[in-house]
Amino acid sequence: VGKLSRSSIVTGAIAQADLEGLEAVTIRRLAHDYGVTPMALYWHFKDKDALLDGIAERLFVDVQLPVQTEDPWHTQLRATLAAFLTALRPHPSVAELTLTRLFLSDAGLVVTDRVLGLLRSAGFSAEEAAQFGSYLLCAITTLITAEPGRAVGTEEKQAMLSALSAEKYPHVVASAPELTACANSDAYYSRGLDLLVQGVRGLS
Amino acid sequence: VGKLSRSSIVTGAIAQADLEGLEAVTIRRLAHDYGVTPMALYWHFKDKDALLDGIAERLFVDVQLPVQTEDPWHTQLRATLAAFLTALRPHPSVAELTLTRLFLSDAGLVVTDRVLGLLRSAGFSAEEAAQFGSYLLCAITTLITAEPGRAVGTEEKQAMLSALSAEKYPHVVASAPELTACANSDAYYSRGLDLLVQGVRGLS
DNA sequence: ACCTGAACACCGTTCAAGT
DNA sequence: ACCTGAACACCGTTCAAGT
Repeated sequence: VGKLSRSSIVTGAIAQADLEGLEAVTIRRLAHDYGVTPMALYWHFKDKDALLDGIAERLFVDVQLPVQTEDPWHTQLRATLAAFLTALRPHPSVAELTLTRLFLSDAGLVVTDRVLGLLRSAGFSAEEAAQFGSYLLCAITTLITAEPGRAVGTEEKQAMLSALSAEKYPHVVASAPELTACANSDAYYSRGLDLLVQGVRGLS
Repeated sequence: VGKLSRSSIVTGAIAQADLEGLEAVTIRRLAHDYGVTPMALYWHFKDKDALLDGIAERLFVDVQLPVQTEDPWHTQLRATLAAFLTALRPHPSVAELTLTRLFLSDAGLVVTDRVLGLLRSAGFSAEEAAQFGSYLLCAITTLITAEPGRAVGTEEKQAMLSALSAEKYPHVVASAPELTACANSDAYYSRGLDLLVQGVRGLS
């Protein structure tokens, strides 16, 4: 699996999570995959939380921020949020780690600062920018966590929802297929971005 | 701590989480608090995940859905989301459990069905309702998770953000106080609701 | 129906020690 | 600087057994 280093461990951890979920990411297992003793990882990371911080940092590093332009702020905001989304989409099971780690890495701060800047240029106060800025980024993460069909047991769940009483839950039953599998996830994400950007615009 | 039952265990678990966070909720610890063997809990819950499902269910049960009226759909939608928010706010550290459990309890289905119904009455298709419905509920949960200052180490973090380079992160530094502590959380939540409801309205 | 005892496999982490 | 060995405290969970 290659040499042991901060960065290779993070890569390995993300790969592990992609395959088997975040709860499968374990110091001991990672160490085993690298043919090394669990304690070896403690030289590279203070503790497991520091490793999780490292994963979140990597996600922020992967964000390809758009170049700043003369476009209206909401166009740039959408592009920025889309860039964040693009970085998260390949790794849905670690996406949630960013929720509480916006300020814990240089890369996270860069992304956050960009969003705050765009909101300020839209006329929002420092307080409003702070509230909406972090929230918008978190809401992007949630877009991934909440993608229909991403929760476990698709076939099982599908059957469950369809079997529900159509009298008690008429609309859930009516939308059962769309709730359990995302037919067009690009459209889902695109609309999600629209919702958020339209939402902020409506407040200014 | 009272008698042992499904419902009392859930109550105890929530209390534990409120005090020390979700990661402090442990089968063994709960059992110890009830003066009982860890395995006793396994009679009431199949496994720990079932206990977490029970916690999420309780949160949905606590939702006081508004009576349906002749008000426009977006007014009712806002009231419904606000009701969900109100149920979650007292228990921020377990709020995240609802994210993946909208369909796992009767109470969750009732709340979800209401939201879907309102979206259908607004003219959205079954597919759009499915996508936005679950997302809106999840976005409410995130509003809580992302409340400025809720992440750990307020004083420490405050200092950290203020000490950042104002050249690299001008807007983060400018908003440092508002990012680390929520001066007016009612206003924060109210604006968050506005953002989401305005967002959906913008899409119809 | 409801709980216990003993045991298992697995965690994260510390500390002293090796090279 | 980088890793190991042994140990500790803590998990969730199974299984057979008790009342």
